[in-house]
Amino acid sequence: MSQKIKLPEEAEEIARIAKALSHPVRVYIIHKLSKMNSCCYSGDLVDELPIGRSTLSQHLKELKYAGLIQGEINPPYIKYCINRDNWEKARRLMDCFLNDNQSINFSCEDKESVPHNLSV
Amino acid sequence: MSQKIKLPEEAEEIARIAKALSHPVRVYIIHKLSKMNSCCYSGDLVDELPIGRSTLSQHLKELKYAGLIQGEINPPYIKYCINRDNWEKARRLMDCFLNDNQSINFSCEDKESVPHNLSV
DNA sequence: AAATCATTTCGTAATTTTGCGAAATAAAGA
DNA sequence: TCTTTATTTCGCAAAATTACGAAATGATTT
Repeated sequence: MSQKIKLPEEAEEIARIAKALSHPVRVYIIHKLSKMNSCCYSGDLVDELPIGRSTLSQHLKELKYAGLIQGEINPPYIKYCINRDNWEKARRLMDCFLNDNQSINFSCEDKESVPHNLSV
Repeated sequence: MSQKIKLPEEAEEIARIAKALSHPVRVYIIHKLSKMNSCCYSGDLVDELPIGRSTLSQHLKELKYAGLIQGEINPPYIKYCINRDNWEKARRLMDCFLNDNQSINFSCEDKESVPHNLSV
């Protein structure tokens, strides 16, 4: 008698990270910011990306919500950088999911989750 | 004079894979099927997952569309398995994106893309 | 105090996603 | 032939996503 399960927290976690990366603009931004010491302003991005300011702002908000980037207010600019800690955790979790093809429960030593819904 | 770019195909590719993995049910299914020699039937999944048959069917369809799984018709069952080739490619691309933090263009040797929109 | 600047928030619209139950399908067994 | 079985497709509804332009914000410069 198999039973309905609650989806494992790991699956929710991976899905959350994947969702943050499920739009090409967000992939592009994360790729750009994840390079060593790379930060940028919303204005830089809006100049090079084929989307409007408010749309970009929404994408940045989503990445902030997912905990992957953070904005440092520096009026009148906001300097966006990767959130190193969380991006590291997200990478580890995703890596674990992608490469752990034998075990039962995404068995990684380090399963620290990525805090989401952060402020700023 | 910075210019508007077209989003790189790599970003689209990563986003496509991430999108397929952006729902916990799909993450769960892929994790299950990616284990060595693991296949399963829609009925097995619907017994253990907290969603209805038609909803599961849609998730399977999406994973098929993304090229990550395939169904082998075996009446009255349909046996679902991972699409090894494409899953391998997807993993490689994602891995490349996650770990290549220095280069300019997701520079991996092997950039073969995952065919999507497959039949069955 | 008024204008400027980079950015966000708001309001809105179009589209996609997620979910369900009912009906359809297609093969097998009675 | 009529059921049964496993699964999908259809029709629908609710919610989320993506996008835009206009207005708001909040700090700086004139």
